[in-house]
Amino acid sequence: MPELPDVEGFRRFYDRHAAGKTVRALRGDASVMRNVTPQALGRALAGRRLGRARRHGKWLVCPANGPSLVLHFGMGGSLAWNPDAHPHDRLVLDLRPGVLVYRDMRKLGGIWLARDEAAVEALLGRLGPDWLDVDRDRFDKLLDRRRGALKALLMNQHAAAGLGNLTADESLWRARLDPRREVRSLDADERRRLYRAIRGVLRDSIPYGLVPGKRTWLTGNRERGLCPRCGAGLSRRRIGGRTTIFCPCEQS
DNA sequence: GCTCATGTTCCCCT
DNA sequence: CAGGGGAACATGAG
Repeated sequence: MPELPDVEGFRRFYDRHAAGKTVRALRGDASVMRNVTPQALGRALAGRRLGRARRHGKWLVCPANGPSLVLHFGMGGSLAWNPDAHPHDRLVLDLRPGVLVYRDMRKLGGIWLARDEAAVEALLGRLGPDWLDVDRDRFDKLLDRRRGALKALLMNQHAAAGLGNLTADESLWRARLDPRREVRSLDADERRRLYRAIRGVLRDSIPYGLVPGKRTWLTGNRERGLCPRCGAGLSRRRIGGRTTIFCPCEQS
């Protein structure tokens, strides 16, 4: 699941349950640790008090009074509080009273340890601005410098961070723009529509802490394959290595 | 057995 | 250097 709205949900979940608590011990799966062993992570975090998390794009940074735990959720990662043990538990933080668990079945996500703020910057520094921080002026500058297909730009985390396959498709559908359109070919009205659509999709998703997949949304109709607005059969194409859904009638 | 899955990175082309 | 295409990573579900 994890795109910007999902990770925003994880951030709130983390702050509700873990922030302010002290790490007593931890147990981790070495195969999802990207720059640290479970033992070294334990040594770095044990006894430290967790602060509030912050999100940049699809990344969650969890400061621990010096070092930070950095989480990425891949395609299916999630957080849980005091759950029953599960085979896909990759990190179990004992925060007595309570246990925070990071789960990731496919192991496409990962866990990093950043020794200090400079190390966080080194990890996330190449990402573009978080989409929530992209104002209209920045959006125009983003488009001015890019070529290629619209969908690819929205998915490119180095351009701006946080949109994924679902939120990109939903935004293009709201804006009634063909995902294959050249970025440079947009006129002023199309740019305005796209910007408003992206903001709207994020604004409407964030309260849920996920992309809600309502029936009035494109992404709530992937299975049925019909456009929620006009009823036409949806098209399915491979763009930028991902399946892209769009309405052939309205998005052209 | 097959295809597909809300992500990122790396490699090879153009 | 920018962008596109594909493979790889790992583990399912249908």
